[in-house]
Amino acid sequence: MTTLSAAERRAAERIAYDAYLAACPARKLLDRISDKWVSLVLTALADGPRRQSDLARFLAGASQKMLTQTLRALERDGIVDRTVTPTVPIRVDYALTDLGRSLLPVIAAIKGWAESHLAEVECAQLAYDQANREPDAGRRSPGPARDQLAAVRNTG
Amino acid sequence: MTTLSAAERRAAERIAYDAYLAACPARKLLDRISDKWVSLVLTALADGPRRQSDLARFLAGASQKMLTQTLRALERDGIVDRTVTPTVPIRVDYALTDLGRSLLPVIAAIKGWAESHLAEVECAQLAYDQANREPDAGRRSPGPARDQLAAVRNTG
DNA sequence: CAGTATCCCCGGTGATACTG
DNA sequence: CAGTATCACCGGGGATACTG
Repeated sequence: MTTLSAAERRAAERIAYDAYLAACPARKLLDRISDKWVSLVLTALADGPRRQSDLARFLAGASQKMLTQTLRALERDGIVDRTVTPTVPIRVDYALTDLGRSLLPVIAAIKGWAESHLAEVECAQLAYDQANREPDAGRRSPGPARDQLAAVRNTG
Repeated sequence: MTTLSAAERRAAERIAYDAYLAACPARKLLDRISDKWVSLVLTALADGPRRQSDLARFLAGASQKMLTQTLRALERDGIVDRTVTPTVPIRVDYALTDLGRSLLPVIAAIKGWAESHLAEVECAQLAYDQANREPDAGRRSPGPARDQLAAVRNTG
């Protein structure tokens, strides 16, 4: 049975590749900062420390669970610093560590590219969508119409 | 009924925040490049064009569906260029556009930070995990033990 | 106020089979 | 070879209620 089925080969390759990815530093970081709330927390803390309730107001879209979870992960990573003040109503402050601050330029780079090039991207999207707007107009399926995925077969 | 329940207020805030995020360029970009395969495709194409089958080999971990889906999204964004050669066995080549190439430095920045700082992160993680290794050793719940979530209450 | 545990839903992702 | 459609699974993420 040296002849593995194509499916088996593929599965093996997937596993190996997964392992490779798991070891890739850039990927780890990307996984980190791509978390929906991470970059937002980072920018929220860029100006200075904030307490949890403050962050919660600032990041109005985050559930408390997500907020805590994100902050916790960041704390574990040494990106943010968590300070508990056991007063009567407990008070917890979060601040960026040096490591966390060193990450800000990276965020800035991302932001920078986004602000200078995203217009082009959206332009390209429009053009693309137009080019694939069901050449034989008329019967536009009124239903869900996922994306124009069905319309992709190149018109040439 | 000016008095909205806290839940209602929160829901409203979430919606507003979602809208805000949806408009945020940096967020859009982040959503883009944080897609599991995007950065990998980008680096795979950094050296030059490749055909789909080539990419499929290179990105062994990606299912064909994901590969196509990713490439399609990238094409729509004007990041990659798709060239179909309708020979007998069809041939499709993908290449970075100028826009796509302009994104490489951003990826490089991420990679750079990761390679120079990730050691610190992992160090911090170790320290953190150690600090929260159930102070009262002994009864280490053998079960799932999600993370040490239960052990967080600051020890002192 | 800060954090945790529980439940549940939705969407992303993979596997498979089919078209051209 | 390249792409699409369908199905099924799993985990992330939100809502809620409870503790200290």
